[in-house]
Amino acid sequence: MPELPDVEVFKRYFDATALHHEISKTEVTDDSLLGDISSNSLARKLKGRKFQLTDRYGKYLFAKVNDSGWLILHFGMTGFLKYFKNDDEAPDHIRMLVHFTNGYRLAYDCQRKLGLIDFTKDLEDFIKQKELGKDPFRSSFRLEDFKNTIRQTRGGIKAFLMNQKWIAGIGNIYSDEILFHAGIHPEADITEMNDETLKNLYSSLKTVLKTAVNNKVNPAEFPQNYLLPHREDGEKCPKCSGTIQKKTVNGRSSYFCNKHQKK
DNA sequence: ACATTGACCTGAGAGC
DNA sequence: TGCTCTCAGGTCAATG
Repeated sequence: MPELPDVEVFKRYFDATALHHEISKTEVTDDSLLGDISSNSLARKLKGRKFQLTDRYGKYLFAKVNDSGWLILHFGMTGFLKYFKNDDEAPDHIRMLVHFTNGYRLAYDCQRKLGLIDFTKDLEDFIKQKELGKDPFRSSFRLEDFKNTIRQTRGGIKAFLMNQKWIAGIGNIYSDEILFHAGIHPEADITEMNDETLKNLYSSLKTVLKTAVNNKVNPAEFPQNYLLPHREDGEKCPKCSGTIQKKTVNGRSSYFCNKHQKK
């Protein structure tokens, strides 16, 4: 689930719930998710402090702890946040639990343990170290840069969109959605794309991600002509008279319309 | 430089 | 109801 739009929604959830409360205790219930910090050390950095604000870059969420640094969360394939008070509201696979003095807790749930819990003094350093490309929601993500970056590479367009070192935040679901709206086949060769195609792709990319966030990443609320609610082999294309097909592209299950998405 | 495969983990959901 | 099997939206390393 957690691609850029999902993490953006998590960020807003975090902002609406877990900011500005004093932290009383932090439990990491699975050390295997920790990056370059021990659970004890992390707990010490949070105790008695507050989350002041959050930031997001690609699929990473950051929460600033006053006089301490940034808590880093990556959600892998199954991660999410839950702010709750009563035990019966606790999610099933909690890997980290932050307790607040107000009686509430913030759970980081990650069933498949493919996420990351980490801590850094400097966000920019972390982003550099992870070699993340531009985030599509930042103003620095411009058409000219997008074209320049794509001209530096070869291969299939879906692989390009999903590679975090080129663009940060796009995963399997939203690469399919973006290509669906741009009318481009996921196996299309980058080097064959002209300026107009790239401009169109850039525009679809931004629109799709924004639309997903605006609709709280809930497919049921997506516009009628979106792929996500029809993401099944053999479904009718919501844009044209074509049929949705499933095929493994770039090692991932990909869905596309066999009619209006061209190689 | 790029594509492909498998590994990392676990359990929801499908199919029988 | 219960069992087995397949599959999953991410990332990384090894191999071709």
